[in-house]
Amino acid sequence: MSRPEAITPAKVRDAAPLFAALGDATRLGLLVSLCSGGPVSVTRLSATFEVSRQAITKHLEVLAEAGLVRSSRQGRERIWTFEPRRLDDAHHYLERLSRQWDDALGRLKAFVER
Amino acid sequence: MSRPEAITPAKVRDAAPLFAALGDATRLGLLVSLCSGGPVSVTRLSATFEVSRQAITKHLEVLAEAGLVRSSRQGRERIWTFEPRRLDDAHHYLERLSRQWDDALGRLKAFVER
DNA sequence: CAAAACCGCAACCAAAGGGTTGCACCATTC
DNA sequence: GAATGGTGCAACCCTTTGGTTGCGGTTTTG
Repeated sequence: MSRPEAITPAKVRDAAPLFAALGDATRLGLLVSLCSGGPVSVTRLSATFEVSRQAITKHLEVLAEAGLVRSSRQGRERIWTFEPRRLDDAHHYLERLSRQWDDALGRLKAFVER
Repeated sequence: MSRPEAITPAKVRDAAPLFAALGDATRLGLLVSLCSGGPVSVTRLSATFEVSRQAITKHLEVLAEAGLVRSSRQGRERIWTFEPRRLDDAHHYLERLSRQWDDALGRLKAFVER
C-alpha cells in the first residue's frame, strides 16, 4: 500500500535544523524557563544562567530561527515568548520515525513467519 | 501540587546530546534508512549518500554515542541497527515540555479569570 | 594464494559554534 | 539633563564538527 506519511528528503532537511536548535543544554534550559515562566526579557533570563547576556541573546536567536521562540519589543526591553507549534513538528517527526520502524518490524515478522 | 515529571537540569543535560545527534540532515537520513530498510553495512549505506564512507562512519558513531544505533561485527562487515528506545526518550522529553507549557497557560488563564 | 571487498585509523582542513569583551545606543528615571 | 538600565553590534578566540585523502589490515572469493 502507499505510504502518504513517508519521510521525504525535504522533511529531513526541514527537521534537522529544528533538532539542532534543541541540541544544546543552554538552549534547552532557556526553553524550559520560557515554557514554565512566561514571557521575559534577556537580562532577566540570563540572570539564571552562567553565561553572559550576549551569549544568551545568540542562543535565543538560534531558537527564533528554528521557530521555537518569538520576540517583541516593549519599551526598552525585548520580550521573548515560547512558540509551541514547531515543538509539535518535532514531535510528529519522531512519531513518523517510530511508526516507520514498527512497520519495518511488522514486515520482517510477516516474512519470517511465512 | 507537586510535579514529579518536572524537567530537572540533569534531564536537560541528558537530552541535549540526544537532540544534537538528531540535528544533522545526513544523520537523520541514516536513521530513516535504518528504520525502514533494516540492518546494513557501512558501504551499503554510504552508497545512497553523497559523502564518503568514512564520513558516514563518523555519523554512525555519533548516533551510537547517543544510543540511537547499535553495531555488531559479522564476518568482514559491520552491521548497523536502529535502536528505538532512545527515540522514545526524546519523544517523552518533548511531551514533558509541551505539558509544562500547557500547565503554564492554564495557570495564566486561572489568574486572569480570577 | 592472489585479488577484491570491507573496514579502521590517522592526518589534515575549512567552516561553524559557543563564548567573551568592549563600546555605542535608546529609553527611563531622578 | 545626567545617571542608569536594557540592548545591539562587532571583533576576536578557541574548540568542535563535518569532511577529505591516504594507507594498512583482515575476511572472502576466484
